Amino acid sequence: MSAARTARDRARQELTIEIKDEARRQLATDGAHNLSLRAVARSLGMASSALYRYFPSRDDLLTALIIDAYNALGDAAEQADQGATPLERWRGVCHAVRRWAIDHRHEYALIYGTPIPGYQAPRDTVGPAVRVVWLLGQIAHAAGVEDSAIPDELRAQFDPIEAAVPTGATVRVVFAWTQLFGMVSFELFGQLVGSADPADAFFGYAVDEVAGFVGLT
Amino acid sequence: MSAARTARDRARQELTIEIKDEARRQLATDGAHNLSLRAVARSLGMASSALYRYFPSRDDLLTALIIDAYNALGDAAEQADQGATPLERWRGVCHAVRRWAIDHRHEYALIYGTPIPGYQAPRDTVGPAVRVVWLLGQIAHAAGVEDSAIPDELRAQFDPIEAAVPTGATVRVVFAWTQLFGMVSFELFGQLVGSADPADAFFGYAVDEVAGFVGLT
DNA sequence: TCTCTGTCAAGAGCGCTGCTCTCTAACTTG
DNA sequence: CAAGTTAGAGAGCAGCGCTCTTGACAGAGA
Repeated sequence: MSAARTARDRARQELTIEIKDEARRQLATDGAHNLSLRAVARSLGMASSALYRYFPSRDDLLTALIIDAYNALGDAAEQADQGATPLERWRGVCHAVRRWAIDHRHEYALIYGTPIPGYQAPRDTVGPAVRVVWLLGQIAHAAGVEDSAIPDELRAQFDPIEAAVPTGATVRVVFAWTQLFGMVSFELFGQLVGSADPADAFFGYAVDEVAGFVGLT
Repeated sequence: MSAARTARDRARQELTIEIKDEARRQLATDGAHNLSLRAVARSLGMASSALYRYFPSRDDLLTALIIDAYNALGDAAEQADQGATPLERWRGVCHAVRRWAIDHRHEYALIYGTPIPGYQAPRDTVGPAVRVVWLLGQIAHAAGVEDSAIPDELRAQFDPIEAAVPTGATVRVVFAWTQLFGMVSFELFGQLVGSADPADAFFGYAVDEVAGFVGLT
């Protein structure tokens, strides 16, 4: 059902996108904390109450933006998944994640910063949310790497995941995933100021070290 | 000047602490986002306007809480710095960081989550903020480890830091630092749900791997 | 001892927020 | 065309951070 049937449906679809676009614009300048439904409505020239026909609450609008952000990051990562060797693919994805985060810092903060209090991530977000780590897993899988020296308890915990989405080195991929986003978050949130900031060299080094740890060459 | 001179000074000092305590209590239940000066004042049985005599703005109160949180985490880390070998000390500190973060999730989110928009970390926060990584550096230094295979450009960037605070393996320590907090943040912010959560086994594994990477035995 | 000064808490109020409810006008469907 | 649905506007509620003014009080100097 891609084509809207009635004019009303089409208008609704377009306005929904317009609202998200304007909200994203405000997000980029003011941050999620200062995102105001009234300000969005004002920019769109409509009454604030009218927005509630499209998003039942501020949190629902934020959720929509969260899903979009996960998908935008996932798209960027997938597009960067190029290269002759698994190592090149891995590097491409990791650097694309950082690039996207720097270019969309408030959207990044929205999905990898403090979760909104009292807010439970709806089911819709988990699919888009795992795209990056899933991609890293695919690259590891293609490289034919294998987890080694994993404690029994941990191996048992990861067995079902490895069975569902075989990567060969799920534990190490998850490790790499936490390191990657830890590094990006620290850079964006200002923790590296005074040490590894600007972080280009440090990031490149860390990505290569972790890739080696996963077993890529 | 630990003893307050006049009764007025003493009352002021005590009230300042009471305000922070009550704010911390609300932080623990509602999160930083929902911390309200009016609610704090209400709980303390005073007018909201009176709070402004102690903290000129909501951000200033948050800044005070941030500094306290950094120091509480630093204290917890230092207290856990025990063990016969550098590896044991390292493990103790890393696990203490995680423990503290889990026990004070909202305070952790306050300092390692999304920075408050339009808010610049005042100078006062940088000292407390580096206590954990400084401690990790000290342990590495005591172990006599050395950075190896560091690209020239990166080494040059870290040279001044290494000169000021010698650790022997500053680059790898910073790497470990980003990995540690990336892992803790992912666990607390719900990113590991469905894979490494509960994260006890994964955390222990990752800490030991990184300790090995730094060169500790 | 009395007065004067600086400090303090309180109250009212401004402009903003998310959100709800009601009402009207327009559109869609049978 | 009539009935039913939906979109948008407006008023209003309770809450927020913050400011300004007002009246009470403690401590210092005459």
